[in-house]
Amino acid sequence: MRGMPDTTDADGLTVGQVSARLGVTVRALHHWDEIGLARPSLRTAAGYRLYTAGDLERLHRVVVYRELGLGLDGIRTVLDDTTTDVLGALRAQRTQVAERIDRLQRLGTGLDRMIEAHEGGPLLTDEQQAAIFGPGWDPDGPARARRRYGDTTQWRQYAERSASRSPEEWQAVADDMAGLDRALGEAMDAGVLPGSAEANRLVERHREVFASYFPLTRQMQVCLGRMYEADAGFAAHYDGIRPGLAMWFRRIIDAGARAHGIDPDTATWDGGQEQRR
Amino acid sequence: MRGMPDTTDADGLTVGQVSARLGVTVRALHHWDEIGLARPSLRTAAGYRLYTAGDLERLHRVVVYRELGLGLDGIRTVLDDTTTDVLGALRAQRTQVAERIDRLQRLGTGLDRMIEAHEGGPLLTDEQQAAIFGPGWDPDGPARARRRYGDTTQWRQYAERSASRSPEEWQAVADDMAGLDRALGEAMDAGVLPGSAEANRLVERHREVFASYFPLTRQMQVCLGRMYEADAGFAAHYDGIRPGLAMWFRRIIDAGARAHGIDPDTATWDGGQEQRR
DNA sequence: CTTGACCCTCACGTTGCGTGAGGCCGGAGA
DNA sequence: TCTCCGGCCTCACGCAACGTGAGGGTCAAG
Repeated sequence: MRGMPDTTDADGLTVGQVSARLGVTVRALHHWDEIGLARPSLRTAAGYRLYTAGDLERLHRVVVYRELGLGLDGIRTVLDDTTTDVLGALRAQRTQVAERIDRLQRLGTGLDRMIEAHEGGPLLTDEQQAAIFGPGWDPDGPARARRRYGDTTQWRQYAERSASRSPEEWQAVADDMAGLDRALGEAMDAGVLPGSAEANRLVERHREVFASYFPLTRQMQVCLGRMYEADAGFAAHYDGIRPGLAMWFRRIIDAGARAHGIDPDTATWDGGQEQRR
Repeated sequence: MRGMPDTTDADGLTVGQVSARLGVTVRALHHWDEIGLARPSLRTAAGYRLYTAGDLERLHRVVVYRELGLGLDGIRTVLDDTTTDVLGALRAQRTQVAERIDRLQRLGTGLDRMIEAHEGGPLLTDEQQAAIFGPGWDPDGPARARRRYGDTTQWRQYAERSASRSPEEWQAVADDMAGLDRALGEAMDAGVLPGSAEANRLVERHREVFASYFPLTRQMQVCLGRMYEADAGFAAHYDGIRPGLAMWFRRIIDAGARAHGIDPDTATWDGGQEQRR
């Protein structure tokens, strides 16, 4: 044991040995040396860094504080400046860590909501989905929604908005949608005619409510109107409010579009969109 | 309302206006333009950037994904590459976030432990402290410890080690300390003499156990031995194990130091330490 | 003497902008 | 008309903590 060639009793360890012992990279040791945070007190004739036991102690302390997330400058003051309030620095770091955890957790729920929305998950209850996209929803609904709307930009935008909207806020949107349905029924009762100011107001209101899901151009709205009339599920929903409402709704949408210089007969879902090169 | 000079209907917003609307800095907009992530589709004759409604949509999407913590490269692929698996990217990001939260939480408990140690908090129970530093501990103990050891490097090192040691591990150390006490008593019973191999082994054992708290040089150990004999509290503790053990312990420490070429009569707490410039 | 594992010193790359420096543009007041 | 002020432009460096070669000595072993 005495004569064994053991490195533990050498008067210095090289970077590689220190690296292995402390679990830090050689480059980090170089870096800490460069910036004067922890330099070896010895060098061989060839210029090799040699870390003494004292150097190792300091390095160890650096590692500890680094694992606690302190910046190298902070570590330097904690180690060198004996007048520093270590406790204060630690507490400051602690609150910072708590804040970062908070931020990350909010970020996580945002991600969760967005993932759920992409999956067509429970963000929208069946009733909510029915209120928005029509009533043709079975338990298989989300999958149908994806089949209907596919992997379109609009579906993505809907999902993206989920990230920052809580279920309650989505409920509010659904309520708005229900309120619009009621208003449509009442307007039809009152004999509101396509193209009238009242009808156009309702069309704009529909566009605005829908904009909570994704930006809806007037051209897109025209296409939606068509679908409300043509699709059995949607037609059933609107005609369930008032018989004939689906057709009437399509007509006031068309008239509204015309009032904005759009020919509803040539309108397409992607019409008038800029290209992205 | 028609003739009002309103910017909302302009065919483009300048960087400042976009910045105000989206809550991002002008520099960020410049940056995203530079790297081609989100560039304005228009420029004025003077070279001012003008962001159209379509540009704003894209910018908004960028902001959303950025808030979710995606890198700009990731955002670019999500926005541009329609074949990208957005869900996959989101889920990957989610697990990453979860991991980061984990890391931060471990880091937080490390900080907590270290802060508690600095405060002399409940890391060590009164019994544990007594076992280590001697029995002179009242409820006021921690404060006394700080008065005794002050704001020394050693106390800091003890605190630093707390960061990575759980209470259970500290208990193990305390157990080792208690075991050492027993061994000392038995050795004294057996008539072990200072300077004997058995005595030196015990001295080394004491140094190693103590090294769990902070690095203990042999010189420091000599000083500790003195204190064990001189301090009423410590003396009472060791003499409580066996009458005369405090003095005997001091003697075997001195002899052990001498065996390593140290003169116990001239040993100081800071002796033989390298200087930090 | 050569080999292969280490070591050295530059020196640029990374991420997402912050922060000036130096200068042009555009609307309002003297 | 001149001037002023706020906003816009383009460089271009800085940052935090190293990662990652490039190009070249050193050291113990075969």
